[in-house]
Amino acid sequence: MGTQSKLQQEPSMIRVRFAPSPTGYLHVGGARTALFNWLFARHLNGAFILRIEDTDQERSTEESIEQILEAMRWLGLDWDEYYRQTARSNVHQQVAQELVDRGCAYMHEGACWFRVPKEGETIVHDELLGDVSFQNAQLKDFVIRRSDGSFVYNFVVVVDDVDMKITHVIRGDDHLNNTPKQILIYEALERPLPHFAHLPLILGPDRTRLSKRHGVTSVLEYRRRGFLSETIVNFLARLGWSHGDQEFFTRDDLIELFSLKNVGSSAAIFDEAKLFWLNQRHMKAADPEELCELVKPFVLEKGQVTQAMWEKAGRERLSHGVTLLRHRAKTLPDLAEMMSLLFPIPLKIEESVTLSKKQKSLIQAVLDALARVPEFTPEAIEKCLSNALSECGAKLKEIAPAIRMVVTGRRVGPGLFELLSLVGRELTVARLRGLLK
RNA sequence: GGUCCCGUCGUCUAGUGGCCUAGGAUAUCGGGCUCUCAUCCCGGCGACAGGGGUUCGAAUCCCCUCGGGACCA
Repeated sequence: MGTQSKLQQEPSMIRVRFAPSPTGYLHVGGARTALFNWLFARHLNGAFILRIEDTDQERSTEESIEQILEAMRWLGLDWDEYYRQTARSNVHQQVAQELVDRGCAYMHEGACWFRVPKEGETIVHDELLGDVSFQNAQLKDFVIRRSDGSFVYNFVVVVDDVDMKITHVIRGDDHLNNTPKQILIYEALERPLPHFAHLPLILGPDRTRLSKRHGVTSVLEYRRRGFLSETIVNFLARLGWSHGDQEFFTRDDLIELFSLKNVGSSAAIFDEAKLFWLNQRHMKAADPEELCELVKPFVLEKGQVTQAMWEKAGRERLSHGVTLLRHRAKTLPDLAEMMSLLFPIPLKIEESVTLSKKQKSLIQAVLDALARVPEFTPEAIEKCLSNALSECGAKLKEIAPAIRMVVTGRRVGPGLFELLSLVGRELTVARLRGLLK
């Protein structure tokens, strides 16, 4: 990943690129473009190239570059080659000069202009949209290098794509109108055209282009909020792409199944409701030990549970915990919150418990019974508790909510017996005793 | 304003002329299960933007209108 090496390519090899400008964080729209390129390359055993388009020195920052790379890594979108556009300005200069020398471009008031034919039409053969034609007369000559020496996007993108032997240009359809200009440059350079595929945009809930106005759209922000990276990948893939009725995909599923043929042509709105559901699906599908690792920082972040407590809890108990609790969590912070019941810390009690006289005696009976349970398993606890309660002539529902509240701090949760088993004898007893004081 | 793209339930989508009185998912509502909530299972609500064609037959093809978006000015 990230090497500058330029391997000799077989002519037939697929080469695609993702070319973000580092003027801000990677948002979900850009991430989806990156994802589709990556899936296309991986599906066909091609090369995925990351090219940072940092020619706009004013607005580009190193911090943005690092954030973009971090987001890509988190999503698992590994790249085969890495370039920075600013490192290539001598190439741009050379090609611009070549165009002037050959009469395809000319100088005017210090700027370099590209000559557009006055007649005819330029057709974009788009893999998704079909043929889209533009009248050349409409296009008019355009600047490729400004008088201050900086180059224009439509020019450098072609020079770079040619140079990097890009075979398929897959990008947002906000670039569709630029494409005929770019095609004219390819033709002036006498280079073969790549295939083009323009993806429909992702829109915000107000149906306009995704931007900072729409609040949180940064990929890393979804990480911070406790979504799994597989969830984001799955969700972004399903925005515009489909495979029959299937909703759940792993990365490997997507690599295997992805095809441009199944990409739609209408814009999608980014709506989070389904994202929560999907995240739970992925948490439920995750390996428990891996899920523990993912939830750990969110647990420790709260400050009450220490690294030492976490380690002392033990791998098995933690895995058991996430397995039991993930049915009630949509995100990692949700899960982290519930996991706190496993640790010897004061619980945040959702609503205070007041016991009647009878309930107090029931708690005492329960305590006595729990002390006698041979193995602290759900089955044994259930048996023992029902015996104890029936001796007192009481029903489980008379006391269960109080026990649940004091042992876990919450009104709701997993089955009581599994819960007590998970919390363990020591903590359960200690917390119940607190109720009798 | 010019050019271009798009238009199926609120949202994501299946659908490529007959299998569509339009399927799935999510959201929402109701029921079941349970000590509770969730998961899970069952069920309800809910869409082919509108109008003209073409065709024996159109969500699917063509035209117009409307709506949305993008790019360039």
